[in-house]
Amino acid sequence: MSIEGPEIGTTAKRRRRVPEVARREALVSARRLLITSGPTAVTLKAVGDEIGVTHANLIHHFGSAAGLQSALMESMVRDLTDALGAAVEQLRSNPGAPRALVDAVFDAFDQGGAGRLAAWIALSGDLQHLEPVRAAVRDLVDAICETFAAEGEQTHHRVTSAVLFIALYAFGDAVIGAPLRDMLDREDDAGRKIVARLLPTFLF
Amino acid sequence: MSIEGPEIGTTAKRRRRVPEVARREALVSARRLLITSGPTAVTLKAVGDEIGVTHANLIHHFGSAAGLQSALMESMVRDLTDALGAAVEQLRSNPGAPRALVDAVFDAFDQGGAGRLAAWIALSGDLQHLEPVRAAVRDLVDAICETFAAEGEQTHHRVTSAVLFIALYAFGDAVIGAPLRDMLDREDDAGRKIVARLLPTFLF
DNA sequence: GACGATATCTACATGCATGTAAGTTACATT
DNA sequence: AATGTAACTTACATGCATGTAGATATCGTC
Repeated sequence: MSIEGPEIGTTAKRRRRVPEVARREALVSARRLLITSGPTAVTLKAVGDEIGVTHANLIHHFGSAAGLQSALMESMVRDLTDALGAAVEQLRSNPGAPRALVDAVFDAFDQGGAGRLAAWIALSGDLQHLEPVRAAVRDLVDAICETFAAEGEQTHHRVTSAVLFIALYAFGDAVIGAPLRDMLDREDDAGRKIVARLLPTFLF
Repeated sequence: MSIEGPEIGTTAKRRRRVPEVARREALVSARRLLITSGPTAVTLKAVGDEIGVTHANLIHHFGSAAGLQSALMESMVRDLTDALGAAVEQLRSNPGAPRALVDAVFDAFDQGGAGRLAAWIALSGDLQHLEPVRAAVRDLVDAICETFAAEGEQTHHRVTSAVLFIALYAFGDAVIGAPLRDMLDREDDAGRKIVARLLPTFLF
């Protein structure tokens, strides 16, 4: 079984994509590789093989291997900030549902791959790629502050504690949650339950 | 300024180490490289340069590059389990001091590099290296259960929740705590304070 | 249908991490 | 002091990831 084109030995017909499509396909593949096989698996050759282009073509589109990595980080960070924004909206429309907020953040870190991405960024030291997250985090803090507008100073402190709490926990759960829960014989959503139960202690 | 031997151009005198010393020096250097510069910085050449031997010599001692990595993981996992064991002892001798327990676990993940190590292991998929941690975690659970021996079934559930809570949080804090706290304008030990405050809600 | 822009490929070059083989030297033992 | 073990080095080989240059094919446009 061959993953190549229609025939082997004959010159397979080229598929010509507009640059945006080529970049998008490459980033989807790169993200899949990052999530399933780790950072070292995200090579020009591996990504190229997955989408049926050569590594030279990826350099043409992204400038360099580092360019592809940066684009991947940007793309995943954008998804994370979008997810946080959605969580904010969800909170505004339906406050007092901690589990929904928790699920939104946990899913972003877990399914979206943001957890593995953040770990990769932190380990490799490319912290500048996290900068766009700063604004998203501040928006999240502001939104929660508005929703639970009680006393001024104390509220901000409590809310930043809550955000720090849920973000760190969701990150940890996404990266090493599975093996840890296995060691403790705990169910898959044990972490989410704990966070959902404790979150109100920050906000009320 | 040269990091080489006494002179350049002349054959520097060789330093011959017993294998245990050579391995220990290499692992110390490898750990430093892992913590400061990330997993990709841990190469045979980089470690060799730091301790003044050739990369071939490291292969002689560890068998292969993968052997060095495994030994590094083993060494760091042992330190982590030791730290957890010490935390257990501390808890037995002085129960009711959550901040001390929290500090012990957080320091293990942060200063000891266990956080970055665990992230590396999780990202690269070498989960079998975490197996020795399983026993340490179970010991920790048992120790806490004995200390807070109330009703049977409920206690075990609460304690595993507490361990999951503190471990995931300490891990997250060690890996991405610094940039997150910076985004939120929070103090360095904000995470520890939060965990120390919430931990009693699991145990009492 | 011819043409131009460029997406894509082939072929080659380079650097690095790893691994191997064989020689060299330090140190303990005698 | 002679000797053997093995820690250590040098020299070479290999594979992979990245990068470059030039040729080729595809598609929109005229």
